[in-house]
Parts: sequence; C-alpha cells; structure tokens
Amino acid sequence: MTTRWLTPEEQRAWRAYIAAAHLLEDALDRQLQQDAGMPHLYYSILANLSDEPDHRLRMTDLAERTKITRSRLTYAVTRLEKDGLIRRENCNWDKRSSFAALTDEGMAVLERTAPGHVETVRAFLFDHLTKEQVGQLEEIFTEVTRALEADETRPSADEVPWRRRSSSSPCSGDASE
Amino acid sequence: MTTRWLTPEEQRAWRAYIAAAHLLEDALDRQLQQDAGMPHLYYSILANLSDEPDHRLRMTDLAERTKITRSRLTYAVTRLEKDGLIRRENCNWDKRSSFAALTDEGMAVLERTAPGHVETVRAFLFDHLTKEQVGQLEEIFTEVTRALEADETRPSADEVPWRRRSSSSPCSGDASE
DNA sequence: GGGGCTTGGTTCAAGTTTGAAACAAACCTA
DNA sequence: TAGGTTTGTTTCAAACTTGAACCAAGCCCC
Repeated sequence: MTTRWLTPEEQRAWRAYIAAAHLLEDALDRQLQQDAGMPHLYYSILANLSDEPDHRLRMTDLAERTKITRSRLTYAVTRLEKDGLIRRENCNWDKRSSFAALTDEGMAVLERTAPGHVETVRAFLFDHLTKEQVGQLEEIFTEVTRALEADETRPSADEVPWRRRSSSSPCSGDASE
Repeated sequence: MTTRWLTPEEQRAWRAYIAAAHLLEDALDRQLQQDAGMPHLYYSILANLSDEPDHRLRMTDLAERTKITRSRLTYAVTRLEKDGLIRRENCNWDKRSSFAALTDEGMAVLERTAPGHVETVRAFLFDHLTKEQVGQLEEIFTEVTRALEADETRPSADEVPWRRRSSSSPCSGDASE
C-alpha cells in the first residue's frame, strides 16, 4: 500500500499547528513559571482539582483528566505536595487508591494566578480568533481527542465509571482548563 | 482591570485543544519511538534538514525552524550525531557557527520511517477533518504563530536574514513537517 | 478460599528539557 | 584598533519525563 502523503494544504496546516503548539506551550510555561513558579502542566493539575466539588480526585482520575501518565502524575503531585499546594489522602473504600486534594494554599495560588494565565491564553489565542473559529477549534480537537482516545495502542488507565460529575467551583472553570 | 474570563465556548475549545495536543504529541512520540527509535522532535529535526537543498542548516536556523531553544537543539543534535544520523560541520564564513548536516544514514532513516509517521498524522488528525477544517486549522494556527513570534518576552534567536530558501527535496515536505 | 488476573499507584534508571552562565568569534564605533 | 556589545553555540546543574518493573489490594471463579 503506497503512502498517502499530505497534500500541500495539509502540510501547511500541519506545520502551522506544530509551530504554534510549541510556541504556545512555551509561552504558557514561561508565564506560569514566572507568576506561579510552576509549569503549565502543574497549574493544570491544580485547576482540575479545583474543578471538583470537594477539590480532590483519585490519582488515576486526575491522570485521565489531564491526559498524562500515572507515572508523570506521581512525580508532579509529589512536587506539589512538597510545595504545600496539594495533600495526599487515603481512600476508604479502596485501599489501593489515593486522592490528591487541593490545600487552601493551593487554592490561594490558583486564585492569585488564574487571571494572569487566562490573560495569556487570550493574548496568544482567543484574541486572534473569530467566534466561528473558536467553534471550529472545539469541533476539530474534540474529534481528534475522540480518535486518540479510541486508539488501542495507547497505554490507558481505563476510566473509572462509578462516579460522574457535574460540578463547577471557584476559580475552576475560571482557571480555564 | 478585572479579568476577562473565558466564555463557555472558549473554555470548551481550550480544553479540547489541550487534551488533543497532549494526546497527539504522545501518540506521535510513541509511534516514532517504536519505528524510528526517537521522539517526534528529533524526527522533526531530521525532516527539517532534509528539506534543505544541501541537507544542512546552521544550528540557530534549525532552532528557528523547529521552534525550540538553542540549548535544547544542542542536546538533540549531540544525540543524533552519536546515532550517526547527523554530522556537525564548521562554517567557513563565520567561525562561531556550526552546521548540522543530515548523513546518508539519517536520510535513510527518514525515508524508511516517513510513511509510518504520515500515516499516524493522518489517522489521528486529517482523516477526521473536512477540507474546510484543514483550511481553518491553517488559518488559526498561522495567526497564533504570528502572535507568539511577535511576543517580545520570548527569548528569541533573531532570525538570520542573509539567506532565503525556496527548496524542497526528497522525503522532506513529504516527511511532513 | 486460594491461585491467577486486573487495577491503582509508586519506583527506578535513563533520557530529555530548562535557564542561566560561560565562551568565543564577529561587529561596532569612537 | 581597542574596548564594548552582540551573536552563535555549548555547558552545567537542577528539574522533569519516560517506560518498564514492582508491590499491594481488589476481583474472579472454580
């Protein structure tokens, strides 16, 4: 089967995406490192916790939310715990599990730094997009996410079904991830 | 000045983008690590070199193309050199500069692995997009790239103007970055 | 109710990235 | 043309990521 190379249009799109993705992630990391003393991923972890009604999540679920490996998360949580922004808690009904819970200090950091983060996201992304483009962005990447999650070769920690959320909480959605 | 939080639409778009970006980069890394023994970034470096008429580029220019820091590139090139896929060459007219040049072996690796890479990009991205969406993708991220490159806080290695390319070469564009 | 599979989480070593500092060569400019 | 600045690249230590291996605790099922 001969390769279906990218068309010129696809190539342009791909290169533009790759370039922007690198630059954007760098810009976010730089800004958050400055203002919050942590890279974007770590901020996202806090933001995801703040989204929960009780500000806590099992490690596996948190990994699922943030789309990172359990191993990576372990390391990150350890660091954030050292910084006093997160606390680990045991799970009653499953002795294997442990929770990561946002501390008050963690919440405070989030509240203090969320505005700057959102401002950056705006400055580099949304301020340059029309309403339609925002819609396109969502459609495109929601679909891509679906495709990627369906990928069987992906090392996944099968989502836990026994609890569905609805939630929303201070900073949280506001914190923008 | 009060924070302009993201609208619900923007939030959805942002989350979709973040999720897809993580998953996509992971998928590409995994596939290339498998088939080429290197992460996506390293493949991109080779691909960018193969795009040049003479298969070589000054370090700074290569860093500019790939949107990474000089420091990161130094490390990557050192590794690829160890693997025999790249060779460092001196610059005649500027003793400070050094070139990274694709070796025959590097070119061979690229040619061998490009089809699988393109296939992956297709499977997870383009196969799910309409022609219009491909266009939107390019527009959106071209604009975002422009915004990010205009950012003055960015630690940039000012692009060198004294040579403009036109080029295209085997694998190259085909290699898809 | 005891083996065997699965799941949740961590650990370890090797690899990669970061940002600041160091160096050297080129480029002013007085 | 000497001295100061800029530019091209590397180096270093600390931080982070990776993937495989590991350990426990639950689950299954005969």
